[in-house]
Amino acid sequence: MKEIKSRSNCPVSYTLDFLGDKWSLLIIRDIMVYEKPTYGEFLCSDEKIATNILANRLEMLEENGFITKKVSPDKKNKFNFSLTEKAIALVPLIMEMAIWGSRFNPPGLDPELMDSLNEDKEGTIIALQEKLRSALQK
Amino acid sequence: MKEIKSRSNCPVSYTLDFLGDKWSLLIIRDIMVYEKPTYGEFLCSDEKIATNILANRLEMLEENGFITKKVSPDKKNKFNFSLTEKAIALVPLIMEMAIWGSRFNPPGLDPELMDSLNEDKEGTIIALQEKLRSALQK
DNA sequence: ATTTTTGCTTGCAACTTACAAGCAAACAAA
DNA sequence: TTTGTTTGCTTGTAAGTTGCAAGCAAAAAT
Repeated sequence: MKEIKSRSNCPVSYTLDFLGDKWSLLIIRDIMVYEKPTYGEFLCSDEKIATNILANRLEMLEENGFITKKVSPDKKNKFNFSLTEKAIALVPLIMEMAIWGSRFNPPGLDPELMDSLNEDKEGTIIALQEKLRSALQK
Repeated sequence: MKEIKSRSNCPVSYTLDFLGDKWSLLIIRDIMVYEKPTYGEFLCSDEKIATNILANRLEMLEENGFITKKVSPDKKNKFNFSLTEKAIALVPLIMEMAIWGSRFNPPGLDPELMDSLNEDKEGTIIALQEKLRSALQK
C-alpha cells in the first residue's frame, strides 16, 4: 500500500489525508454503529462498495492503525475487524456527520441513535465509546 | 456539473456523498477558520490544490448550496465566497476533525483555536457560528 | 468427494486528478 | 492610452483511481 503523505500541518487536512474519501469512514461506521465487522458484511452494506476497493481500504486502515484483524473464533476463513483507540476517537466526528446528514437529508437512518444524540450528545458519544472499548477486551 | 447521487439513506453516507473527498472541506475550512474567501487565497493554501480541481469544487459547493459567490466590493474581477447556513452547520464536524487531527498529529495548527476547543468546545463552536452568521448580514 | 462460504486478486474500461500552459476581463501604472 | 498585472478561470495530457466482472484458493459444510 502506498504511504499517505501529509499535505500540510493543518489538523483538518491531516484528518482528510487519511479519511477524505467516500469509503473509509463507511467501513469504520459499519463496525462502530452497525456492529458489522466482517468483509462480507462490509460488501453488502447499502452503499455497495466494490470488492477491490474494500480490500484496498481495509489494508490502508489496518496499516495506519485504525483497525485490527483477527481470525473469527468459529471459522478460520473468516475475520473480525475491530476498532483501535485511534478509530474509537472518531466517534464524535462520525456522530457529527450523522447529525449534519440527518438535518439536511431527514429523517436519516437509525432514529433511535438520532434521538439519543439529540437528547444527550455528549452522553451518547461516551456510552458508544465505552461500549466499543469493552468489546476490545474480549 | 454532474449531479451527486446518494448511495444510501444513511446520514453518514449522505455527508460523504457531498464532502467525502480531499478538497471540499478544505475550501470550507479556509472560509470558516482562516477567513480566506477568494479563489487566489484557496489556491495558495498550504495543501496546494490544482486550479482546475478548485474551480470544479467551487462549482459543486455553490450548486449544492454550501457557498455563495459575490463580486468583491472593491474589484469587479474578484469574488468573495461566503458560507450558507448549510455550511455553517458543518462547524461542529470540522472542529471534530481538528480535534482528532491534533490528537494524532500534534500539535496541529492554530494553538489558540485548539486551546479554546479544549477549554469549552460547545462555546467555541457556537461563537464561531455566530461570527460566521453575522458576517452574512454584511 | 463435492459444493459452498469467505476473503480476496486480476484485468480492463471509464473516470478523476495533477501539472502545465493558455486565456480573457478588469484594473493599475506609465 | 497603451502596456503590463491581477484575478479567475479553461484546456490538454499523462498518470492514477474507481467500478465492474471474472477468477481463485483456503476452509467449512454437505
